[in-house]
Amino acid sequence: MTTSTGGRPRDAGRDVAILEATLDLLTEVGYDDLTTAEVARRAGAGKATIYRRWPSKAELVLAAVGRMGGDPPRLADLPDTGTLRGDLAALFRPQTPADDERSLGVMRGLTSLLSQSPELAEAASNAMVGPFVESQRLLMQRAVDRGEVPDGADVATVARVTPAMTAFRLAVERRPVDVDELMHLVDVVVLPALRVAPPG
Amino acid sequence: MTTSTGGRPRDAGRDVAILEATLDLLTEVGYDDLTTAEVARRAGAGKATIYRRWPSKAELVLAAVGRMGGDPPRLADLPDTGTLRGDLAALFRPQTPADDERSLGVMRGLTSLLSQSPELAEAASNAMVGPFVESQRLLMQRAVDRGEVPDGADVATVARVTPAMTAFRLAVERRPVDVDELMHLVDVVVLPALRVAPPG
DNA sequence: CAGTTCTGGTACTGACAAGTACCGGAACTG
DNA sequence: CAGTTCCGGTACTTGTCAGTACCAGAACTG
Repeated sequence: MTTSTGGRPRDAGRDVAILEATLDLLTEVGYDDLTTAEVARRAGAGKATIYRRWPSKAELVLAAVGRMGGDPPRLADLPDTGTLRGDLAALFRPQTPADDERSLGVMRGLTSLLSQSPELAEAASNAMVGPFVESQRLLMQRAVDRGEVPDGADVATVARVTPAMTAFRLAVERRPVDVDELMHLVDVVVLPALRVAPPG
Repeated sequence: MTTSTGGRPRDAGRDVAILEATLDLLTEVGYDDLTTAEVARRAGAGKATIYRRWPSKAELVLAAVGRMGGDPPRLADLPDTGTLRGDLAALFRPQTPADDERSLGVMRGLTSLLSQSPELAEAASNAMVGPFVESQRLLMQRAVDRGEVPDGADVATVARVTPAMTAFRLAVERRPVDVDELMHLVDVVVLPALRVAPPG
């Protein structure tokens, strides 16, 4: 329990560089082909520096993925266009192309990670899909509160539809998903399920 | 082009034994941890016998998975209860527990296969998810034809919802899916999307 | 019979990568 | 100063496993 006192202090900045390099590499080659040697090279670090912080490759990737999720979404930060359809359209529009590219690549890379253990799969799923579901849940609940969506709608279930189908597309079929397809899904499945009149 | 004539003929029965063993092992340990040595041991075969038929582990697993799909579903073979909801309920009820266990296990095992190449991913997806989607599409189209579902419904899109969410649950979240949950999804999402009045 | 290709089984090669062990040097404590 | 723990970098150990090479025997052709 005695935190050793002497010696050179650990540079927290190296953690960031290593995790960033891990995430980049994960998007490019996937978990299986990610090597700690390459992570070290890109981070400008030694392998010892990595293994001093994380006991295994799995823990390293887990930490890197965990960083992605960030804070849970808050309603105040979400789009507010006046209609649920508009809110969802705004939600699907990627903030920056880089963000979009990264989450797509990470999802692809995670496919191989999923096979390692349920524990890793859960963490990955939570980090990637969880915030997306929660954002939709908040938007839908607000639509219920303002009367756009009839009360009693099963928001929790419907909020899972597009994230699940997106994850399926990326992880299983391995095809990209574009915003038009997502909006088609919203018009054909999500809004009818919530008993919202279709547009046009 | 000259098919050599002499020599001991190849025993087609070994193909079956090897592919069965491959499928079994795939459900148990997944693609990454599947070794050709263990496949050979379970099939009571030599590794040479495997590699004489399939040039690589990937091709072997691909052949094993391809066997699963079988013939495309035909409307005459699908349940016909009089209502779309009843048909879907009958579709979800597994024919035999063994079938159910196997497809669940294979989906789990395939998670790691998906990361290998888009080609393998596509084959796996087609074999596993394709028939499920097609069955639902046929049932929904029949419901349209008999007037239970309004014309103009986007059957092709809605038919993908539960297969995608099932695959997502199995492959990404790695949790089992039970029939009650699927029927809840039918009542809350699928039927409303098709403009069918909810039961009760 | 001889010649060929199959069979299960074992042993081997070759490549790859996780994790460990050091190195010389840097940054801290006391 | 001495002592400790960090740093990047390199070399090494260790284990795994796909794929190959053989073997001795079996099943065929002619």
